[in-house]
Amino acid sequence: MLQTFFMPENEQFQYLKAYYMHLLPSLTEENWKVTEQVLKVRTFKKGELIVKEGQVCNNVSFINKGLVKMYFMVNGKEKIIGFCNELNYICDYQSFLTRKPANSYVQALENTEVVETSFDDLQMIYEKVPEANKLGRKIAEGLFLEMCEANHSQANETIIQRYRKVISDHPWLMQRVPQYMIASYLGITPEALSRIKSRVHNKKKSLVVI
Amino acid sequence: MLQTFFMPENEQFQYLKAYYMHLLPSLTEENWKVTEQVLKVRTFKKGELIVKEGQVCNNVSFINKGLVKMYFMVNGKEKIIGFCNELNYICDYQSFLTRKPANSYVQALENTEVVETSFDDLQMIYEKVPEANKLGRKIAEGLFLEMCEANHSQANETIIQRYRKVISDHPWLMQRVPQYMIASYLGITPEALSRIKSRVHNKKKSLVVI
DNA sequence: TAAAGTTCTTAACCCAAATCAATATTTTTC
DNA sequence: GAAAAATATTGATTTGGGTTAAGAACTTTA
Repeated sequence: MLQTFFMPENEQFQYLKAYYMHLLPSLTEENWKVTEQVLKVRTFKKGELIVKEGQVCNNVSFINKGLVKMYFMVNGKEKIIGFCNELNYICDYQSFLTRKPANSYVQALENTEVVETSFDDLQMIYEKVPEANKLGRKIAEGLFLEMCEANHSQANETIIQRYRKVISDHPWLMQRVPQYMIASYLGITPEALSRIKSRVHNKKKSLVVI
Repeated sequence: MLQTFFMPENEQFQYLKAYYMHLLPSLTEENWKVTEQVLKVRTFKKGELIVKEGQVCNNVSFINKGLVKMYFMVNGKEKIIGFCNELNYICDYQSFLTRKPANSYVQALENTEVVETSFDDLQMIYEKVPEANKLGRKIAEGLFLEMCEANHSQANETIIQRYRKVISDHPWLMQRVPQYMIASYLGITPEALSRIKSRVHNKKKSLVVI
């Protein structure tokens, strides 16, 4: 009964609402209603681009279902900077926040359903719903912390350590994306990752033998 | 006359106030007064540690005068992650936001004067002054954008490009810190930076000759 | 200004990953 | 289920930065 009361009108918004409530338990039903007004559901087929270099990124998109990759084009090659699956936000925040053309791409790796909020609507919410600023602050702080982690890992860990972390932190990644994309994400060539894997694997075998 | 009206009581807070007003033009005198209550001026001698690994970072410190380096200790060597001079914030935000022990150090490279706000005071301000959340959001967003830039540069530019960027973006750095620290910041050894410099230099010379 | 302490440069050698290239394996498509 | 496409592996060669070591050029201090 209680749960029904908290369910958003549109069932497709339930995950996003739960996410907001988690970050901001004081969020009122009334304020949620204001927010709900501006949400849009959108779907992307596998392979479709959600963010494109050169275009201003106008939405933050919360993934209900699916998987995307974020990448830059560097000398004609794609350099993957991250993957994003269910219950996470897709956005080129650099473009979104600065209102400048994106220099990244986001592409659906699977058919993907998202809940969008546009930049203008978000600013409207910040004005109408003061506590949204607190939510916005917490989301920005969270993004910053994530970026710190990534940076630290990139700079101070060996590639083997980072490879192990990837497969232990996101075991689903290995099932859902080809290895050469993980190589790109780690910042090495597919050949190098293949060699590292065989090194790691052989070391494990010899440990068992000894 | 107008300017006098806007001057904070304590002249040592003027830069910080200007910074706040820049990010949040709607900041009222009244709300500034609340903020001013909790500010503390503090000085560090060259060489002193402002943030120490293992201790929770309890303050954000706005630099009035001076220069600091931020670094990690990695296998007994320091890995510099950034420099910070006048009109910027010093903080291990990871530690500050998560309330966990810092894994970074911040050390004064020159005698340094800062204006501090403690974590608890900041939370108090967020409660008492709702618009502070907007300021906090903007600061967090700004930090995130900076981190994006750094990350992108680290991942997608050659060391020569990054070296050139450092000297063109922060020419004062070369005057104020020794080259081996810049090497550490770029993520290479002092020897490698020395070689790169001579490479860059020789290329320039030969261009002139041709 | 001499001596000591820092910082910077150069050289020789080493190693991990990039590149280039060929082949093997898996997945998709018809 | 065969052919085509995509992905993964392995080998040979190159390359850029690490390491070690020595000496040169600056700074500081007395």
